[in-house]
This record gives sequence, C-alpha cells and structure tokens, in this order.
Amino acid sequence: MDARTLCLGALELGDASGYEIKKLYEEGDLSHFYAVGFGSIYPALTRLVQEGLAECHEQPQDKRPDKKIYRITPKGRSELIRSLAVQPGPDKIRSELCFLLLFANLLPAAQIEKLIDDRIAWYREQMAEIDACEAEHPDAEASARFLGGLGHAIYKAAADYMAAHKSEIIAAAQAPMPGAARAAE
Amino acid sequence: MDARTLCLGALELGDASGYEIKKLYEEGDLSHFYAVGFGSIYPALTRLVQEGLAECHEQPQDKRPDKKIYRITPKGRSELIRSLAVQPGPDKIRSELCFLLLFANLLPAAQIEKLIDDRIAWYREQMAEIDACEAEHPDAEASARFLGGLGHAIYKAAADYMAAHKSEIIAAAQAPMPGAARAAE
DNA sequence: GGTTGCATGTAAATGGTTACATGATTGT
DNA sequence: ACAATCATGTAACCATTTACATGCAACC
Repeated sequence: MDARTLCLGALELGDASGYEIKKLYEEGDLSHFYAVGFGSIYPALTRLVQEGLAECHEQPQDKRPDKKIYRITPKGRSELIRSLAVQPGPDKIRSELCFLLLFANLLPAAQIEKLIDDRIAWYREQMAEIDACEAEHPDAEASARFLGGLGHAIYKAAADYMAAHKSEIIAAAQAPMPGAARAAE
Repeated sequence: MDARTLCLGALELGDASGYEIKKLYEEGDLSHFYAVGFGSIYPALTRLVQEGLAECHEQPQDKRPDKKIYRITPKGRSELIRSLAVQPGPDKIRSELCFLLLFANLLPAAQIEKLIDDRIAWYREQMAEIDACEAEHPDAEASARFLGGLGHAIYKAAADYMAAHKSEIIAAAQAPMPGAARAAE
C-alpha cells in the first residue's frame, strides 16, 4: 500500500500532521496491517497538497517547529473512494521467523524453543494491546473494531498453533548433546 | 526478506534453477509467507555465485534455453546459518482489504458484502491448497508441515472471524436505498 | 547527563516490481 | 488460434528505508 493512499486515508479519518499520521499507523488497530515511515509520509503529504487532494494549515507553536495540520479536500475524498474501488489484492503474511523455522534442522533445539516462546509471548502482547485499545475507545467506529477483532483472532490462532505444535518443530531441530562425554564419542 | 537470502535458503533445501526457486515460493507451504519475482532471483543467483556461496552447473536442453542448476556451497551454508542467527523481525500482516474496510462507511453495503464473501472464499481456497500440499507430500519435513499448519490456522481464524462478524461491518457501510422514491425524498 | 517525545524535512542508498526481449512446446 | 508452461535475463522505474540535520522540553 503506497504512502500517498495511506496518508489520504489517515486524513479522511481526521485532520492530522505528519507526525500524527505516523503514530496512527504505529499504535492502535491499524498498526497491525500497515506501516509507514517519516521518509515516506512527508513527501507524500507535500504531493497531496500539490495535487489538491489535501490542504495544509500551519499552526505556529512556541519552542517547537510549526505544526502542519493537513485536511482532506472534497477532491481528495473522491480520489480516496476511487482508489478504494479497485479490487484489493490478496492478504499477505510476512514472517522472518517462519523462514528461519524452515531450517530448524540446522539450528540447536534450545534456540528454536526460545524463539518460539518469545514469539508466542509477542503474539499475546499484541492481543493485549488490541484489547487495551478497545477498552480505551469503547465508542470506536464499527470498522475499527472489526479490524481490531480480526487482528486479535489472527494473533490468537498463531499463538495457539505454535503452543500446540512447538514440540514437533523442536524435535526437528538439532538435538542438544546430553553431555560432553557423548559429544566426544 | 531479501531475495539473496531467499535464494540461498531455497538452495539449502535442494539444488534448483531460478525458475524452480520461483515455483518453490509460489506454490507449496512457503508461498504463504514470502514472495520473489524473476527480476530479483536471477541477479541474486548471479551474485551468490560471484560471492562463492553457490555454484552453477549448466545443463543443456534441446529446444529450450540451457537450464542452470545452482547448488549451495559449504561457504553458502555457513552464510545461511549466520543470517539465520540474527533475531527475526516481527511478523507482518499486510491487507489491502483491511484498509478498504476501514472506510466501509464510504462504500455501498453490497460491495462490502461481496468483498468479504470473496475473501472468505479465498481463505478457504488457501486452506484447501495447504491440505492438498500435505496430502501430496506425506513424507515432508517436520518444519514444512509446521509452516503449513500455521498458515492453515491463520487462514482459518481470518475466515471464521469474517464469517462471524460480517454483519457488523455491513451495518457500518452505506445502506442501500430501499427504493428510488426514498432516494428522491 | 542521557533518553524519550515532539516536530519537520532532505538525500542517498537499497532493492523490488514491471516491462521488455526471445522462443519452442503443449494443451484448449 | 491462443494461452500457458518452460527458461533466462536486462533495464528502467518506482518506492521505501535509512541516515542525516536541527532543536527544545520533560523525565529519570
């Protein structure tokens, strides 16, 4: 998903500065499905203004650089709706851990076990974050709640699967040497 | 995940040509977690040979361009293990559909419903593919089976969640006009 | 005194996607 | 006839990531 559309969508949700858009995609339910960095956001915002899809209101602040609040224009909203009309591509799961796990046989079982345990803990953290987010915003829009629930369900499935099948992958990893004596045989 | 490491990993799994590596990441259990295109594979393979991490054996074929079979070298295997040692980054879910759903209120309910139904069907297709893959290779390595199972669990969670909560997001979308008369009111 | 948060931006480097170029075979 | 499969590769294009540049305030 390109930064331009991501910014346009963020502005449709409410007026914001570049800094705030970053936070939007870093915290909250949206963070689980997308990401953007400053290096993409600021140029994208400049371009949106040039194209007339957003307008910028500078808000002077003391002891801080001016805050630039962007607002979507009617033209911007049409453009967003147009880009929403195109058939969305398939969902993608990208996991470096899964790549690593594919070569479990090359790695010591202890390392694999730690990696799995850490990842299960991470999944549970993400779930807790989503729960916290929902508790914080009980009046959130239905669509935001739907996304949060979907993220939660996916993380839960991954955590549960890993917990249930952990032993299988550990059995595939390099067995630890039961003792130095054995290693020297 | 960069193409170079993806290729190195593929070769660790067995000797292959560029074309075969593409297939490996396009079909089978691995396809759900990564992707690579020819434009990345061929330059990556050339580089691996230059770096001494793989070697290439040309296999002439009649009526076809020569097939170039690549094999990982011991140096390549060490390099792979080294790259496996670095702490894997967090898992990422990327979904254009979820971005769209965030703006369900801007779109007609019928469109949202179709999108959801299509996606549920797609998830179920992916699950069936994984099942078929497992039925085809009953003697697959434990790590490959683990990944297939994980993919299956994630797709199932997403499909089930969407089926169960479909009505909520449809309620948030633009209600269809019950009749032309109403629209003209 | 060091880190985090607020706040914006540019430029280089990196690297992937897409399009192009070639061409025979097999299946519909 | 037309599409798909097999088979490799280059080059332009596009975009993100990363590093750099600046600077104050608040907290530990």
